[in-house]
Amino acid sequence: MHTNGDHVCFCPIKGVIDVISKKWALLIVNAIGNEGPLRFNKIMDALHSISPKTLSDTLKDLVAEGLLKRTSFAEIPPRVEYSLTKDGEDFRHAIIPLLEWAASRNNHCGRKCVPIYRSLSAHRIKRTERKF
Amino acid sequence: MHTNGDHVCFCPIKGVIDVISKKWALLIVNAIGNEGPLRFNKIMDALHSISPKTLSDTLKDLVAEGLLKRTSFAEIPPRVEYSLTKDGEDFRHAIIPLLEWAASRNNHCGRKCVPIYRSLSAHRIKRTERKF
DNA sequence: CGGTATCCGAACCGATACTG
DNA sequence: CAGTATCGGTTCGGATACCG
Repeated sequence: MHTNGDHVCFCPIKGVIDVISKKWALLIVNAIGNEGPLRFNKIMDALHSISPKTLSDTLKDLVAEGLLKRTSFAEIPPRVEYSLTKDGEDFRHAIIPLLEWAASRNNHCGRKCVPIYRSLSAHRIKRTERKF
Repeated sequence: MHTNGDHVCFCPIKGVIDVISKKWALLIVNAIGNEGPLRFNKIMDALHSISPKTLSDTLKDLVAEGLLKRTSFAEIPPRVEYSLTKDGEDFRHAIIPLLEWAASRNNHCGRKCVPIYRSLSAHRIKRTERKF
């Protein structure tokens, strides 16, 4: 086992599992990928029903992983934006086939789109990113 | 699949997150994808340090999701094999870019493969499946 | 061989209230 | 606006022992 400060890591695939296994991580990356830099409360809206604590926790993880960048502007009222890093962009493109696959299983196990989700960009993907 | 203008809905993404968020699911699918049908104890070896309970739980989930097929042979001693279904094969190919991405981050956060893991096929991708 | 049964601690995640 | 503090419920996953 490889240790690095307070991190304990096995190998990269374990790292990626830690990232993607978070309930909201893929949705956040996808939402920012679709819409560009987003503010905290915009992400709250985009994800629909995530709590501020959980969003805060997940954003910190994603920033720590180097997938998101947090930019705060010295304004009143304060403004903070989250955007994808280069690594985050790469990651986002790496998960697109997985999202496509998920979409193609629409009818599996009764998992269908419900209208409230259909309107949320976090649950969709820009057609310009698709190969078909 | 539900479409809406230039987006496609990814409500099923919730389903896929349930699958991939399991700690060992990607490794199991990858191992069987690399090696073909595997028996219970072979998967135990391939994953190195998973407990029988956790493996059993995860296999059941993957079978229920339609990604794996469980085949038991009426022999003494008993023999059971787990193989990828068509859906499982599709899934496996859908995650390859993600695994490639993970592998390319080798040096991020000090996450490197250590020899014991490097020798486990669950942590590798068959070169014939790779595009380069 | 291919699992279960049991127990347990840790991690995850939501609700709510509050703050610089 | 962009979070933090607190609490508590649920799920996850590991250790170990045992079973058909």
